[in-house]
Amino acid sequence: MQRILNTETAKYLGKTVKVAGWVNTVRSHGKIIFIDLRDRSGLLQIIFTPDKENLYTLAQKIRPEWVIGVEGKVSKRPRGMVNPKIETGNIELHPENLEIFSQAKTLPFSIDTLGYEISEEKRLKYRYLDLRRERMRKNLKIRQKVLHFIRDFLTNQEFIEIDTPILTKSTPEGARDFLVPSRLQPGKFYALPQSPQQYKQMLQVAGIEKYFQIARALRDEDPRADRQAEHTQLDIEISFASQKEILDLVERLYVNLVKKLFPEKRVTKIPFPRMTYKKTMEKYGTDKPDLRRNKENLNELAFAFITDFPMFEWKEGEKKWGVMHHPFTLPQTEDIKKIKKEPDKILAFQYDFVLNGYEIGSGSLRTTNLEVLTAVFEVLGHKKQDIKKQFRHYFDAFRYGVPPHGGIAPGIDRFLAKVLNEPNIREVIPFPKTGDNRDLMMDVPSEVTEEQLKELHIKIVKRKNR
RNA sequence: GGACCCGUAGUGUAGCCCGGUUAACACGUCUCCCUGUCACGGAGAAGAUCGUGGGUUCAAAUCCCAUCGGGUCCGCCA
Repeated sequence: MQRILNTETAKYLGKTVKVAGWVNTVRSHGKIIFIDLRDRSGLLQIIFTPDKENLYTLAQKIRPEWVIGVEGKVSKRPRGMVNPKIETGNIELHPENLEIFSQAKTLPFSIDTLGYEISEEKRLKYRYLDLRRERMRKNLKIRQKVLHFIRDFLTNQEFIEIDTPILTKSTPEGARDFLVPSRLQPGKFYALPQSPQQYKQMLQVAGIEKYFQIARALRDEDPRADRQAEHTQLDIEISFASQKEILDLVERLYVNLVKKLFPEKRVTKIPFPRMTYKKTMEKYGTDKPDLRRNKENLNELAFAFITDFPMFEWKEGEKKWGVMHHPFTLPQTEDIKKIKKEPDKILAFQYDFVLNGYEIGSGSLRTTNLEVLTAVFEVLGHKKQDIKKQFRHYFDAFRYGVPPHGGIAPGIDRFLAKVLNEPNIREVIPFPKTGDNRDLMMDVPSEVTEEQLKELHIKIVKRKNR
Protein backbone atom coordinates (compact mmCIF):
# COMPACT_ATOMS: atom_id res chain seq x y z
CA MET A 1 0.00 0.00 0.00
CA GLN A 2 1.24 3.43 -0.89
CA ARG A 3 1.88 5.77 2.01
CA ILE A 4 -0.16 8.96 2.12
CA LEU A 5 0.35 12.19 4.07
CA ASN A 6 -1.27 12.76 7.45
CA THR A 7 -3.36 15.66 6.20
CA GLU A 8 -4.62 13.62 3.24
CA THR A 9 -6.28 11.05 5.49
CA ALA A 10 -9.44 13.16 5.77
CA LYS A 11 -10.21 12.24 2.16
CA TYR A 12 -10.19 8.54 3.05
CA LEU A 13 -12.83 8.47 5.80
CA GLY A 14 -13.86 4.87 6.50
CA LYS A 15 -11.06 3.49 4.35
CA THR A 16 -7.78 1.82 5.23
CA VAL A 17 -4.66 3.89 4.57
CA LYS A 18 -0.95 3.82 5.33
CA VAL A 19 0.82 6.74 6.96
CA ALA A 20 4.37 7.21 8.20
CA GLY A 21 6.41 9.71 10.12
CA TRP A 22 7.92 10.65 13.48
CA VAL A 23 6.18 10.19 16.81
CA ASN A 24 5.45 13.68 18.03
CA THR A 25 3.86 12.81 21.38
CA VAL A 26 2.74 9.72 23.25
CA ARG A 27 -0.20 9.99 25.66
CA SER A 28 -0.75 6.74 27.48
CA HIS A 29 -3.87 6.28 29.57
CA GLY A 30 -3.11 2.74 30.58
CA LYS A 31 -5.69 0.99 28.46
CA ILE A 32 -5.70 3.52 25.66
CA ILE A 33 -2.66 5.06 23.99
CA PHE A 34 -2.76 8.14 21.81
CA ILE A 35 0.12 8.78 19.47
CA ASP A 36 0.44 11.96 17.46
CA LEU A 37 2.25 11.13 14.27
CA ARG A 38 4.15 13.96 12.60
CA ASP A 39 5.08 14.08 8.95
CA ARG A 40 5.91 16.94 6.60
CA SER A 41 2.23 17.79 6.26
CA GLY A 42 1.20 17.89 9.92
CA LEU A 43 -0.09 15.78 12.80
CA LEU A 44 -2.44 12.82 12.94
CA GLN A 45 -3.78 11.08 16.06
CA ILE A 46 -3.46 7.30 16.17
CA ILE A 47 -5.30 5.25 18.80
CA PHE A 48 -4.14 1.96 20.25
CA THR A 49 -6.52 -0.09 22.40
CA PRO A 50 -6.08 -3.53 24.06
CA ASP A 51 -8.62 -5.25 21.80
CA LYS A 52 -5.79 -5.63 19.30
CA GLU A 53 -3.38 -7.11 21.76
CA ASN A 54 -0.25 -7.48 19.62
CA LEU A 55 -0.45 -3.93 18.33
CA TYR A 56 -1.19 -2.58 21.78
CA THR A 57 1.80 -4.36 23.33
CA LEU A 58 4.10 -3.06 20.62
CA ALA A 59 2.69 0.45 20.91
CA GLN A 60 3.46 0.55 24.64
CA LYS A 61 7.16 0.61 23.75
CA ILE A 62 6.94 3.57 21.39
CA ARG A 63 8.70 6.77 22.44
CA PRO A 64 8.81 10.29 21.03
CA GLU A 65 10.73 10.76 17.76
CA TRP A 66 10.65 7.11 16.80
CA VAL A 67 9.98 6.67 13.11
CA ILE A 68 6.99 4.47 12.44
CA GLY A 69 4.56 3.45 9.71
CA VAL A 70 0.94 2.62 10.43
CA GLU A 71 -1.77 1.03 8.35
CA GLY A 72 -5.22 1.60 9.68
CA LYS A 73 -8.78 2.73 9.23
CA VAL A 74 -9.59 6.43 9.15
CA SER A 75 -12.60 7.28 11.26
CA LYS A 76 -14.40 10.30 12.60
CA ARG A 77 -13.64 11.19 16.20
CA PRO A 78 -16.48 10.75 18.68
CA ARG A 79 -18.51 13.85 19.40
CA GLY A 80 -16.75 16.24 21.78
CA MET A 81 -13.33 14.73 21.08
CA VAL A 82 -12.47 17.03 18.20
CA ASN A 83 -9.20 18.97 18.47
CA PRO A 84 -9.58 22.23 16.55
CA LYS A 85 -5.87 23.01 16.95
CA ILE A 86 -4.72 20.53 14.32
CA GLU A 87 -5.78 20.15 10.71
CA THR A 88 -6.76 16.49 11.18
CA GLY A 89 -8.51 17.28 14.47
CA ASN A 90 -11.86 15.71 13.60
CA ILE A 91 -10.47 12.32 12.52
CA GLU A 92 -8.20 9.64 13.93
CA LEU A 93 -6.56 6.44 12.78
CA HIS A 94 -7.37 2.98 14.16
CA PRO A 95 -4.29 0.91 13.37
CA GLU A 96 -4.32 -2.54 11.83
CA ASN A 97 -0.61 -2.81 11.32
CA LEU A 98 2.38 -1.08 12.92
CA GLU A 99 5.92 -0.95 11.62
CA ILE A 100 8.77 0.54 13.61
CA PHE A 101 11.35 1.88 11.15
CA SER A 102 13.74 3.19 13.78
CA GLN A 103 13.92 4.03 17.45
CA ALA A 104 15.25 7.34 18.76
CA LYS A 105 17.33 8.40 21.70
CA THR A 106 15.91 11.18 23.85
CA LEU A 107 16.65 14.40 21.98
CA PRO A 108 19.27 16.75 23.44
CA PHE A 109 16.72 19.57 23.53
CA SER A 110 13.03 20.16 23.00
CA ILE A 111 11.85 20.75 19.46
CA ASP A 112 8.28 21.75 20.26
CA THR A 113 9.25 25.30 21.19
CA LEU A 114 10.42 28.24 19.09
CA GLY A 115 13.97 27.28 20.04
CA TYR A 116 15.36 30.71 20.90
CA GLU A 117 15.85 29.56 24.49
CA ILE A 118 18.26 26.75 23.50
CA SER A 119 21.93 27.64 23.24
CA GLU A 120 22.95 28.04 19.63
CA GLU A 121 25.94 25.84 20.17
CA LYS A 122 23.59 22.91 20.79
CA ARG A 123 21.22 23.87 18.04
CA LEU A 124 23.98 24.08 15.47
CA LYS A 125 25.64 20.88 16.56
CA TYR A 126 22.35 19.03 16.21
CA ARG A 127 21.04 21.12 13.34
CA TYR A 128 19.23 18.11 11.82
CA LEU A 129 17.12 17.99 15.00
CA ASP A 130 16.79 21.74 15.33
CA LEU A 131 15.33 21.83 11.82
CA ARG A 132 12.52 19.51 12.99
CA ARG A 133 11.02 22.37 14.96
CA GLU A 134 8.06 24.03 13.32
CA ARG A 135 9.56 27.50 13.14
CA MET A 136 12.64 26.26 11.31
CA ARG A 137 10.62 24.11 8.92
CA LYS A 138 8.48 27.13 8.16
CA ASN A 139 11.55 29.29 7.55
CA LEU A 140 13.00 26.75 5.14
CA LYS A 141 9.69 26.48 3.31
CA ILE A 142 9.35 30.23 2.95
CA ARG A 143 12.95 30.50 1.81
CA GLN A 144 12.19 28.10 -1.01
CA LYS A 145 9.00 29.96 -1.90
CA VAL A 146 10.90 33.23 -2.14
CA LEU A 147 13.57 31.68 -4.35
CA HIS A 148 10.92 30.07 -6.52
CA PHE A 149 9.03 33.34 -6.88
CA ILE A 150 12.20 35.16 -7.90
CA ARG A 151 13.10 32.51 -10.48
CA ASP A 152 9.59 32.61 -11.88
CA PHE A 153 9.42 36.38 -11.99
CA LEU A 154 12.75 36.89 -13.70
CA THR A 155 12.39 33.94 -16.08
CA ASN A 156 9.06 35.38 -17.23
CA GLN A 157 10.93 38.58 -18.12
CA GLU A 158 13.40 36.71 -20.29
CA PHE A 159 16.21 36.59 -17.80
CA ILE A 160 18.52 33.59 -18.15
CA GLU A 161 19.70 31.84 -15.02
CA ILE A 162 23.34 30.86 -15.38
CA ASP A 163 25.49 29.09 -12.86
CA THR A 164 29.03 30.42 -12.75
CA PRO A 165 32.09 28.60 -11.39
CA ILE A 166 32.84 28.04 -7.75
CA LEU A 167 36.52 27.48 -8.42
CA THR A 168 37.69 30.84 -9.63
CA LYS A 169 40.34 33.49 -9.31
CA SER A 170 41.67 35.39 -6.33
CA THR A 171 41.47 39.12 -6.87
CA PRO A 172 42.91 42.06 -5.02
CA GLU A 173 40.53 44.56 -3.37
CA GLY A 174 37.62 43.52 -1.33
CA ALA A 175 37.24 40.77 1.16
CA ARG A 176 39.68 38.03 1.99
CA ASP A 177 39.33 35.06 -0.35
CA PHE A 178 38.85 31.45 0.59
CA LEU A 179 41.68 29.72 -1.25
CA VAL A 180 41.74 26.22 -2.69
CA PRO A 181 45.12 24.75 -3.52
CA SER A 182 45.57 23.25 -6.95
CA ARG A 183 46.92 19.71 -7.15
CA LEU A 184 47.70 19.76 -10.87
CA GLN A 185 49.28 23.21 -10.79
CA PRO A 186 51.68 23.11 -7.85
CA GLY A 187 51.92 26.40 -5.97
CA LYS A 188 48.79 27.82 -7.55
CA PHE A 189 45.40 28.44 -5.97
CA TYR A 190 41.79 28.75 -6.89
CA ALA A 191 39.65 31.17 -4.93
CA LEU A 192 36.00 30.69 -4.03
CA PRO A 193 33.93 33.53 -5.50
CA GLN A 194 33.19 36.58 -3.37
CA SER A 195 30.48 37.16 -5.96
CA PRO A 196 29.95 36.13 -9.58
CA GLN A 197 30.80 39.73 -10.54
CA GLN A 198 33.48 39.06 -13.11
CA TYR A 199 31.72 36.13 -14.75
CA LYS A 200 28.45 38.00 -15.06
CA GLN A 201 30.24 40.87 -16.78
CA MET A 202 31.81 38.40 -19.19
CA LEU A 203 28.27 37.15 -19.86
CA GLN A 204 27.35 40.67 -20.93
CA VAL A 205 30.10 40.57 -23.52
CA ALA A 206 28.69 37.16 -24.48
CA GLY A 207 25.37 38.79 -25.35
CA ILE A 208 23.26 37.22 -22.61
CA GLU A 209 21.85 40.71 -21.88
CA LYS A 210 19.64 39.59 -19.00
CA TYR A 211 21.39 37.36 -16.48
CA PHE A 212 20.50 36.23 -13.01
CA GLN A 213 21.67 33.64 -10.56
CA ILE A 214 20.76 32.62 -7.02
CA ALA A 215 24.43 32.61 -6.12
CA ARG A 216 26.53 31.77 -3.11
CA ALA A 217 29.05 34.46 -2.19
CA LEU A 218 32.00 33.45 -0.04
CA ARG A 219 34.15 35.78 2.01
CA ASP A 220 36.73 34.89 4.62
CA GLU A 221 35.82 37.67 7.05
CA ASP A 222 34.54 37.71 10.63
CA PRO A 223 30.81 36.94 10.76
CA ARG A 224 28.07 39.00 12.42
CA ALA A 225 24.39 38.57 13.18
CA ASP A 226 23.72 39.59 9.58
CA ARG A 227 26.87 38.18 7.97
CA GLN A 228 28.09 34.67 7.24
CA ALA A 229 31.19 33.35 5.50
CA GLU A 230 28.83 32.18 2.80
CA HIS A 231 25.60 33.89 1.95
CA THR A 232 23.11 33.69 -0.86
CA GLN A 233 22.43 36.58 -3.14
CA LEU A 234 20.19 37.24 -6.10
CA ASP A 235 22.80 38.24 -8.64
CA ILE A 236 21.47 40.28 -11.56
CA GLU A 237 23.20 41.89 -14.54
CA ILE A 238 21.53 43.62 -17.50
CA SER A 239 22.88 45.05 -20.74
CA PHE A 240 21.83 48.46 -22.03
CA ALA A 241 20.00 49.19 -18.79
CA SER A 242 19.96 52.53 -17.04
CA GLN A 243 20.18 52.81 -13.29
CA LYS A 244 16.47 53.61 -13.23
CA GLU A 245 15.56 50.45 -15.14
CA ILE A 246 17.52 48.31 -12.70
CA LEU A 247 15.98 49.90 -9.62
CA ASP A 248 12.51 49.73 -11.19
CA LEU A 249 12.98 46.02 -11.81
CA VAL A 250 14.06 45.33 -8.22
CA GLU A 251 11.17 47.42 -6.94
CA ARG A 252 8.61 45.52 -9.05
CA LEU A 253 10.12 42.21 -7.97
CA TYR A 254 9.97 42.96 -4.25
CA VAL A 255 6.56 44.62 -4.32
CA ASN A 256 5.08 41.58 -6.05
CA LEU A 257 7.01 39.16 -3.87
CA VAL A 258 5.74 40.74 -0.66
CA LYS A 259 2.20 40.93 -1.99
CA LYS A 260 2.15 37.27 -2.97
CA LEU A 261 4.11 35.61 -0.16
CA PHE A 262 3.76 38.02 2.75
CA PRO A 263 0.26 39.48 2.38
CA GLU A 264 0.23 40.42 6.08
CA LYS A 265 3.07 42.89 5.47
CA ARG A 266 2.63 46.54 4.64
CA VAL A 267 5.19 48.31 2.51
CA THR A 268 5.65 51.83 3.90
CA LYS A 269 6.03 53.58 0.57
CA ILE A 270 5.63 52.54 -3.06
CA PRO A 271 7.49 53.51 -5.17
CA PHE A 272 10.43 52.97 -2.84
CA PRO A 273 12.09 56.25 -1.83
CA ARG A 274 15.25 56.97 -3.82
CA MET A 275 17.71 59.34 -2.18
CA THR A 276 21.27 60.27 -2.87
CA TYR A 277 23.97 59.18 -0.49
CA LYS A 278 24.78 62.79 0.34
CA LYS A 279 21.21 63.74 1.22
CA THR A 280 20.70 60.53 3.18
CA MET A 281 23.82 61.11 5.25
CA GLU A 282 22.80 64.70 5.93
CA LYS A 283 19.27 63.82 6.89
CA TYR A 284 19.75 60.52 8.74
CA GLY A 285 23.46 60.33 9.54
CA THR A 286 23.63 56.85 8.05
CA ASP A 287 23.55 55.38 4.56
CA LYS A 288 20.99 52.78 5.63
CA PRO A 289 18.15 54.73 7.22
CA ASP A 290 15.20 53.03 8.84
CA LEU A 291 12.22 54.68 7.16
CA ARG A 292 9.47 52.78 8.96
CA ARG A 293 6.68 55.01 10.27
CA ASN A 294 6.14 52.79 13.30
CA LYS A 295 9.16 50.78 14.34
CA GLU A 296 7.05 48.73 16.77
CA ASN A 297 5.01 47.33 13.90
CA LEU A 298 6.48 43.93 13.00
CA ASN A 299 4.61 43.91 9.71
CA GLU A 300 5.98 47.12 8.24
CA LEU A 301 8.58 46.99 5.49
CA ALA A 302 10.34 50.21 4.52
CA PHE A 303 12.37 49.70 1.36
CA ALA A 304 14.59 52.42 -0.08
CA PHE A 305 17.30 52.96 -2.64
CA ILE A 306 20.33 55.06 -1.78
CA THR A 307 22.11 56.32 -4.90
CA ASP A 308 25.17 58.26 -6.05
CA PHE A 309 27.69 56.92 -3.58
CA PRO A 310 31.21 58.30 -3.63
CA MET A 311 33.45 56.21 -5.87
CA PHE A 312 36.35 56.12 -3.44
CA GLU A 313 36.89 56.26 0.29
CA TRP A 314 40.10 57.02 2.14
CA LYS A 315 41.20 54.10 4.29
CA GLU A 316 42.95 55.70 7.22
CA GLY A 317 44.25 52.38 8.57
CA GLU A 318 45.99 51.46 5.35
CA LYS A 319 46.71 55.07 4.28
CA LYS A 320 45.29 54.51 0.83
CA TRP A 321 42.21 54.86 -1.32
CA GLY A 322 39.65 52.11 -1.44
CA VAL A 323 36.48 51.70 -3.43
CA MET A 324 33.04 52.04 -1.82
CA HIS A 325 31.61 49.26 -4.00
CA HIS A 326 33.99 47.51 -6.36
CA PRO A 327 36.52 48.70 -8.93
CA PHE A 328 34.24 47.87 -11.87
CA THR A 329 31.74 50.51 -10.76
CA LEU A 330 31.19 53.29 -13.27
CA PRO A 331 32.39 56.69 -12.06
CA GLN A 332 30.13 59.64 -12.90
CA THR A 333 32.89 61.17 -15.01
CA GLU A 334 35.12 59.98 -17.81
CA ASP A 335 37.69 62.66 -17.01
CA ILE A 336 40.70 60.49 -16.22
CA LYS A 337 42.81 63.35 -14.90
CA LYS A 338 40.08 64.26 -12.45
CA ILE A 339 39.68 60.67 -11.30
CA LYS A 340 43.37 60.46 -10.51
CA LYS A 341 43.73 63.95 -9.02
CA GLU A 342 40.57 64.32 -7.00
CA PRO A 343 39.29 60.82 -6.21
CA ASP A 344 37.40 62.16 -3.20
CA LYS A 345 35.18 64.28 -5.47
CA ILE A 346 34.13 61.46 -7.80
CA LEU A 347 30.67 60.02 -7.43
CA ALA A 348 29.70 56.64 -8.83
CA PHE A 349 26.65 55.09 -10.40
CA GLN A 350 26.32 52.98 -7.32
CA TYR A 351 23.23 52.22 -5.29
CA ASP A 352 22.27 50.36 -2.16
CA PHE A 353 19.00 48.60 -1.50
CA VAL A 354 17.85 49.21 2.08
CA LEU A 355 15.14 47.60 4.21
CA ASN A 356 14.17 48.75 7.72
CA GLY A 357 17.63 50.15 8.39
CA TYR A 358 19.59 47.26 6.90
CA GLU A 359 21.50 47.11 3.65
CA ILE A 360 19.96 44.19 1.80
CA GLY A 361 21.75 44.68 -1.49
CA SER A 362 23.93 46.88 -3.59
CA GLY A 363 24.74 47.34 -7.23
CA SER A 364 26.10 49.65 -9.84
CA LEU A 365 26.51 50.46 -13.48
CA ARG A 366 29.86 49.13 -14.67
CA THR A 367 32.80 50.72 -16.41
CA THR A 368 33.27 49.56 -19.98
CA ASN A 369 35.91 52.15 -20.86
CA LEU A 370 39.23 50.43 -20.20
CA GLU A 371 41.10 53.70 -19.68
CA VAL A 372 38.69 54.66 -16.93
CA LEU A 373 39.00 51.19 -15.39
CA THR A 374 42.78 51.49 -15.47
CA ALA A 375 42.62 54.91 -13.82
CA VAL A 376 40.42 53.54 -11.04
CA PHE A 377 42.88 50.77 -10.33
CA GLU A 378 45.73 53.27 -10.34
CA VAL A 379 43.98 55.35 -7.71
CA LEU A 380 43.74 52.16 -5.67
CA GLY A 381 47.50 51.85 -5.89
CA HIS A 382 47.93 49.17 -8.52
CA LYS A 383 50.60 49.27 -11.18
CA LYS A 384 49.48 49.42 -14.80
CA GLN A 385 51.16 46.18 -15.85
CA ASP A 386 49.76 44.30 -12.82
CA ILE A 387 46.23 45.45 -13.64
CA LYS A 388 46.46 44.15 -17.19
CA LYS A 389 47.79 40.85 -15.92
CA GLN A 390 45.27 40.42 -13.11
CA PHE A 391 42.26 41.46 -15.18
CA ARG A 392 43.42 40.34 -18.59
CA HIS A 393 39.97 38.88 -19.27
CA TYR A 394 38.43 42.35 -18.94
CA PHE A 395 40.99 43.94 -21.21
CA ASP A 396 40.62 41.16 -23.76
CA ALA A 397 36.85 40.80 -23.63
CA PHE A 398 35.95 44.50 -23.66
CA ARG A 399 37.84 44.94 -26.92
CA TYR A 400 35.38 42.65 -28.73
CA GLY A 401 32.26 44.71 -28.31
CA VAL A 402 30.98 45.31 -24.83
CA PRO A 403 27.48 46.65 -24.15
CA PRO A 404 26.93 49.19 -21.41
CA HIS A 405 25.65 47.22 -18.45
CA GLY A 406 24.89 47.22 -14.78
CA GLY A 407 23.39 45.11 -12.07
CA ILE A 408 22.57 44.52 -8.48
CA ALA A 409 22.80 41.74 -5.92
CA PRO A 410 20.14 41.72 -3.19
CA GLY A 411 20.96 39.41 -0.29
CA ILE A 412 18.46 36.62 0.21
CA ASP A 413 19.35 35.78 3.82
CA ARG A 414 19.07 39.32 5.14
CA PHE A 415 15.78 39.90 3.40
CA LEU A 416 14.35 36.69 4.84
CA ALA A 417 15.61 37.46 8.34
CA LYS A 418 13.97 40.89 8.20
CA VAL A 419 10.69 39.80 6.70
CA LEU A 420 10.39 36.85 9.13
CA ASN A 421 11.42 39.07 12.08
CA GLU A 422 14.32 36.78 12.91
CA PRO A 423 17.12 38.24 15.06
CA ASN A 424 19.91 36.91 12.85
CA ILE A 425 20.41 35.33 9.42
CA ARG A 426 21.37 31.95 10.90
CA GLU A 427 17.67 31.40 11.54
CA VAL A 428 16.91 31.39 7.82
CA ILE A 429 20.02 29.48 6.67
CA PRO A 430 19.72 25.68 6.82
CA PHE A 431 23.29 25.00 7.95
CA PRO A 432 24.94 28.19 9.18
CA LYS A 433 28.35 28.62 10.73
CA THR A 434 29.40 29.95 14.14
CA GLY A 435 31.07 33.24 15.05
CA ASP A 436 34.43 31.86 14.01
CA ASN A 437 33.23 30.30 10.78
CA ARG A 438 32.94 26.74 12.02
CA ASP A 439 30.28 24.18 11.27
CA LEU A 440 29.67 22.44 14.61
CA MET A 441 27.62 19.66 13.08
CA MET A 442 30.22 18.64 10.50
CA ASP A 443 33.19 19.79 12.55
CA VAL A 444 34.45 22.04 9.78
CA PRO A 445 37.09 23.21 9.07
CA SER A 446 38.96 20.05 9.88
CA GLU A 447 42.44 18.68 9.57
CA VAL A 448 43.42 16.62 6.54
CA THR A 449 45.84 13.76 6.16
CA GLU A 450 49.55 14.09 5.48
CA GLU A 451 48.96 12.40 2.12
CA GLN A 452 46.41 15.02 1.08
CA LEU A 453 48.74 17.85 2.06
CA LYS A 454 51.62 16.28 0.18
CA GLU A 455 49.52 15.88 -2.92
CA LEU A 456 48.63 19.57 -2.69
CA HIS A 457 52.23 20.62 -2.14
CA ILE A 458 51.32 22.18 1.18
CA LYS A 459 53.31 22.16 4.37
CA ILE A 460 51.85 23.21 7.71
CA VAL A 461 54.27 25.39 9.64
CA LYS A 462 53.51 25.67 13.36
CA ARG A 463 53.65 29.24 14.54
CA LYS A 464 56.07 29.77 17.40
CA ASN A 465 55.58 31.82 20.56
CA ARG A 466 51.91 32.56 20.34
C1' G B 1 43.29 42.31 16.22
C1' G B 2 40.02 44.74 20.25
C1' A B 3 35.68 45.49 23.78
C1' C B 4 31.56 43.46 26.30
C1' C B 5 27.98 39.48 27.83
C1' C B 6 27.14 34.28 28.90
C1' G B 7 28.78 29.06 30.70
C1' U B 8 25.14 25.30 37.14
C1' A B 9 21.43 17.55 35.95
C1' G B 10 19.37 15.91 29.01
C1' U B 11 17.10 21.27 28.19
C1' G B 12 16.06 26.19 30.25
C1' U B 13 16.85 28.92 34.59
C1' A B 14 17.56 30.30 40.25
C1' G B 15 21.56 30.51 43.67
C1' C B 16 27.03 34.10 42.74
C1' C B 17 27.15 40.87 44.68
C1' C B 18 27.25 39.61 50.60
C1' G B 19 31.95 32.35 50.62
C1' G B 20 29.26 28.25 55.29
C1' U B 21 23.27 22.45 55.82
C1' U B 22 21.63 17.56 51.40
C1' A B 23 22.95 23.12 45.07
C1' A B 24 16.65 24.70 44.14
C1' C B 25 12.66 25.11 40.30
C1' A B 26 10.27 23.97 35.51
C1' C B 27 10.38 20.83 31.34
C1' G B 28 12.34 16.19 29.79
C1' U B 29 13.79 10.87 31.16
C1' C B 30 12.60 6.18 33.91
C1' U B 31 8.97 3.05 37.01
C1' C B 32 3.95 2.26 38.69
C1' C B 33 -1.50 3.69 38.30
C1' C B 34 -5.15 5.40 34.74
C1' U B 35 -10.12 3.61 28.20
C1' G B 36 -10.94 9.80 25.26
C1' U B 37 -6.42 12.48 25.82
C1' C B 38 -4.35 16.11 22.63
C1' A B 39 1.09 20.81 26.70
C1' C B 40 -3.41 14.30 29.43
C1' G B 41 -3.50 13.47 34.71
C1' G B 42 -1.69 11.12 39.50
C1' A B 43 2.30 8.80 42.62
C1' G B 44 7.39 7.93 42.95
C1' A B 45 12.65 7.65 41.26
C1' A B 46 17.13 8.56 38.87
C1' G B 47 20.02 12.43 37.04
C1' A B 48 25.04 18.09 38.44
C1' U B 49 32.58 16.44 40.67
C1' C B 50 28.43 24.14 39.11
C1' G B 51 33.08 24.60 31.36
C1' U B 52 38.48 23.46 32.62
C1' G B 53 43.05 24.47 35.43
C1' G B 54 45.30 27.11 39.25
C1' G B 55 45.12 30.57 43.49
C1' U B 56 43.03 32.94 48.15
C1' U B 57 40.55 30.74 52.51
C1' C B 58 39.33 26.56 58.06
C1' A B 59 35.72 26.43 53.92
C1' A B 60 34.65 28.25 46.83
C1' A B 61 29.10 27.30 42.17
C1' U B 62 30.04 32.03 44.93
C1' C B 63 36.20 35.96 45.48
C1' C B 64 40.97 36.34 42.16
C1' C B 65 43.98 34.73 37.82
C1' A B 66 44.48 31.91 33.50
C1' U B 67 42.34 29.01 29.82
C1' C B 68 38.46 26.78 26.72
C1' G B 69 33.58 27.17 24.51
C1' G B 70 29.15 30.22 22.75
C1' G B 71 27.14 35.08 21.46
C1' U B 72 26.96 40.58 20.43
C1' C B 73 29.56 44.77 18.74
C1' C B 74 34.11 47.64 16.76
C1' G B 75 37.98 46.77 13.17
C1' C B 76 37.22 44.02 8.74
C1' C B 77 33.11 43.00 5.23
C1' A B 78 35.33 45.26 -3.39
